[in-house]
Amino acid sequence: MDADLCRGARHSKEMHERSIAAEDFAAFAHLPLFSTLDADCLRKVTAEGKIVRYQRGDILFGQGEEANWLHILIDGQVGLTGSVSGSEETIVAILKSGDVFIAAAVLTGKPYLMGAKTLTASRLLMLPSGRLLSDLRENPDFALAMLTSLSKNFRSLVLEVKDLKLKSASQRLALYLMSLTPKREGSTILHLPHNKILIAGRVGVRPETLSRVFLAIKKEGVVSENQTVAITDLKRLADFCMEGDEII
Amino acid sequence: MDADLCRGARHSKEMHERSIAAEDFAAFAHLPLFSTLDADCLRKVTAEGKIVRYQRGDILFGQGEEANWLHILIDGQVGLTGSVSGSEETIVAILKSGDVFIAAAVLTGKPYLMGAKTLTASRLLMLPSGRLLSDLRENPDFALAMLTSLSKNFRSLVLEVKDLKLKSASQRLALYLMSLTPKREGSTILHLPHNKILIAGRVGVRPETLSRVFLAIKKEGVVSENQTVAITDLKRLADFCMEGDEII
DNA sequence: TGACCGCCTTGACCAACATCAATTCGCTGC
DNA sequence: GCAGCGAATTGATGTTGGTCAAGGCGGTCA
Repeated sequence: MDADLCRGARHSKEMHERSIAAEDFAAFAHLPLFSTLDADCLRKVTAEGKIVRYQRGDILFGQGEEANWLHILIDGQVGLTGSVSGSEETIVAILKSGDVFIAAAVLTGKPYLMGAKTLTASRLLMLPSGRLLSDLRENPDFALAMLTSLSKNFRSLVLEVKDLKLKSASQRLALYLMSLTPKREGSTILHLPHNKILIAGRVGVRPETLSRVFLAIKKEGVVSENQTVAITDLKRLADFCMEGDEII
Repeated sequence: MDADLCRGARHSKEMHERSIAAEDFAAFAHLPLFSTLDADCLRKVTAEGKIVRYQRGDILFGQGEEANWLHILIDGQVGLTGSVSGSEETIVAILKSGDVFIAAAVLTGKPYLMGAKTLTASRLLMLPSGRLLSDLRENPDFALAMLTSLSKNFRSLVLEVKDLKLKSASQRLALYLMSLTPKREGSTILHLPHNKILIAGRVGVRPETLSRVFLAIKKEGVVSENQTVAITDLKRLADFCMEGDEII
């Protein structure tokens, strides 16, 4: 389905990993998972963590592998992919700075249900699963932050299930485009952050269908050219994909 | 989509709610969420909870309402439904004894993304959201149990997203049937726990399509008559719906 | 007993999206 | 400049599952 996600060099030469230095804290202390923790707690929780840099296209881990590290994306973009029969692959989520991922696998001690690959050069903080449970037990604030993070991810996934079951491809594309801008009325011009093969995976259609869907939503005021998309009336587009009574 | 889930008497006369008595603890102390807690911790955490009994078909809450109570299903069955345009409705999950639900809404303080309705007479333990955060902070074991519970639910949802995107209706029905039995080889006879309208919603198809899909998977060794289904070769059915390399 | 009702099935048809194939465009390396 | 490659589009066609309509079947209730 997605050639770009199927390839990717494992352990590329440029991958760079090291333990945490004092100046690193500034890079992640403000992330949602850590912003409620005091400095002492933060230091304890990340004591055995490491900072890893990846190049674009590197594979972080594959579906089915053992979950040994909790991943926190500091900067860059990471795609989570699920597959069922080896070749068939789909994009479950595209992550952005601050996102925590595969917490569920680490906490349940089960293998990853998804694989992960960088979409751009990325920097990650990784915490070893071995001491995560005891850290959570000893730092209630950390446990609460994890619960909050997991809850938010859970709700995103619920929305995705509902959209997949109840919405058309055009509506899902419109939702995706709306997710790229905070604006909810007026017009806007935005730049697609990924290539269209990737976006097709995210929206849940084939690339060919995405092309046609981009044509179809012209009549909803969406003009696209290459990587640039102009939306003439955000409110109208919201009506089109939310159909009235949405809860975000 | 599902007449049975759209109706339902709110606050039926038979609904019965009361605070927790000593003899109640036996009913829920062994549930996964509580089994790791000591008696003292369990008493504190459930101090302001209540036990509620519902009849079949009662609506527990509607999508979009404020999340004031964490729900734990002690016995019975509850269906979670999502809707996007008022009429269109889909079943996101069917819950069983011991399941915790809408934890994510309670923890993030946001409105429910799904509605809930009993499928059979049910008994629930409900904990007020007001003191949940402080209870979690003061009882690390409880916080960990919540994290575990939420993680398991999260992983089920990931599987559902993957199945919806990558599998056919027949494969999803086969997966659903396999979820009704712990056996993984040989043959078995099982009794459908819900009516077919509900199962159709769960599988993600219309009732008419479910009928046809039941016909279609006869060639995979699934013979159905009314509420009874015979599977002649579970391994073969597993091959059919997993296509090789599944991770459960 | 018969009317009614909800569940379930079946048939005919239709819409949405996938698939297969061909072509264009822009980029990269030689 | 041009060969080669992948991204993106477009057309023709196929498949899946939804929609609409009709009818059977098994309950319940008067």
